Amino acid sequence: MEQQVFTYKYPHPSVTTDCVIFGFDGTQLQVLLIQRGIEPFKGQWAFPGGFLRMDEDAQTGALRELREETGLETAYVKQFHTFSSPGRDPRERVITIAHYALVRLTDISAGDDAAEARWFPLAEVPQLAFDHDLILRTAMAELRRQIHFEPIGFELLPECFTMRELQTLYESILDVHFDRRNFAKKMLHLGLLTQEECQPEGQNTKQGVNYYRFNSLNYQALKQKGFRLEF
Amino acid sequence: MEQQVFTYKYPHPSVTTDCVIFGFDGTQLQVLLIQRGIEPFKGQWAFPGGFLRMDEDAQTGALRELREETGLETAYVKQFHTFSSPGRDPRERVITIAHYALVRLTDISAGDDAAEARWFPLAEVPQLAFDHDLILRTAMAELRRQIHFEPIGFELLPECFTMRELQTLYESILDVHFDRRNFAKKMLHLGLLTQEECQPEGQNTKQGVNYYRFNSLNYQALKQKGFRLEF
DNA sequence: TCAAAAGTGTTCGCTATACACCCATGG
DNA sequence: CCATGGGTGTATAGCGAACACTTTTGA
Repeated sequence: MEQQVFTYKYPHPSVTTDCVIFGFDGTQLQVLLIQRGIEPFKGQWAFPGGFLRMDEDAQTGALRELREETGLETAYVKQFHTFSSPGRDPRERVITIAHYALVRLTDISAGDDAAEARWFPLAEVPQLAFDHDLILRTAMAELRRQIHFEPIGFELLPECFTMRELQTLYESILDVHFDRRNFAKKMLHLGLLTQEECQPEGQNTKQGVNYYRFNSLNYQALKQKGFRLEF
Repeated sequence: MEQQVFTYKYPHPSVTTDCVIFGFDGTQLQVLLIQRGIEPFKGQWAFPGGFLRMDEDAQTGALRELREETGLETAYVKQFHTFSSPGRDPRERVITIAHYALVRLTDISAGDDAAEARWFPLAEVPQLAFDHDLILRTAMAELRRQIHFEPIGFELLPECFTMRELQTLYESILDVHFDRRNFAKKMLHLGLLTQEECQPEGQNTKQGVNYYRFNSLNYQALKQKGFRLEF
């Protein structure tokens, strides 16, 4: 392969996409981190990310990162902020278009491809490389905000879930506590849930507990009319 | 000046900042547009923008654009989305970090520096250059969303304003109609407004009408407690 | 004198909230 | 048998929405 170079009349920054991947294990919100194998910040944890290719947009790049780390072809991925502070990478000027992804932990094959990738509960995230601490804080803030406009919680749960799981998820994201009965009442009243007639078949299902799934048809209809999720 | 070039092992995109500048004339929301003097899209209107310098972050770049077009040194400027579609500029790969700015039309000196700059009421914005139509739609959506979390409306009004002006602004942004009495009641109840004791001195003030100003101390206190503006 | 706009208060209905009891499951 | 957790209903208070009349100003 020939040694190719690219020259410009003006300096151009590097552009990367980073992907904050959120999952939910039924109790806690988790993020997927990668341990860096090279300097700078060798050995520290960071979000998956990489250079944006010249023929893909940021969303596509973030999806590619997601696929490389989780094997998932599709997921909820949303751009939330671009970090452009001149000193954020000690090597050269790097601008990163940050996204967050919401994935179902149940959809991910048990063994991760990359040995250096690991899920961390949000409360146990160590100090991160680059400005990724700031990126995580910003991602959480955006997630909390987005949940008022879109029922994004369902992206993190299995197809079929209990009311308790849904409530725990909302409480994890928003860092608040809801009354169990009021939460269920409000949720059911919104009309976004379909109750399963029979218990779903799975190893961990409980008897006598209602299972629900997200009713995206009703959601589409409600979105047309313009609605807000008040929590 | 020597002819300098910048060489990279991999292709790098150009990075620009664009700035959607919103103003409010008391009746309608307006945006500042620039008529392009060169190809591509020569003669069409577009948002002010330009290349990000290597020593400034995106916010600083957007503020610089704002200053160059309006003379304002400070204003509310917020990054809202990065547009990275590969074909969005026909010349080369250009990624733009888009911001919106909220300015007080009363603070802007009458004569614009650039003859090719003009304010357009939102409803009269022509078809724009590049993907700026999409940028405008996205900016409006973000503005509508942001207004639920921050009292950004006040950035667009003069220091001193009437309840009617405030209501018209909210109605312009959200494209809804409020009952005059309920709006005033809710606004006053929030505690973000301070009523002016006496009529402010100005050419356009009306007698017998209450004037208010934004009480940012109360706002800071409320923000601590976490609150939401419900409209 | 009349039209237009601003100030003000009440009523009603909904919904958020607080709260208790019963039942099924599993140890 | 007991502990744990889930299912369900009710009472209250506060807020949002609908609504009318009076006053002032300016044409």
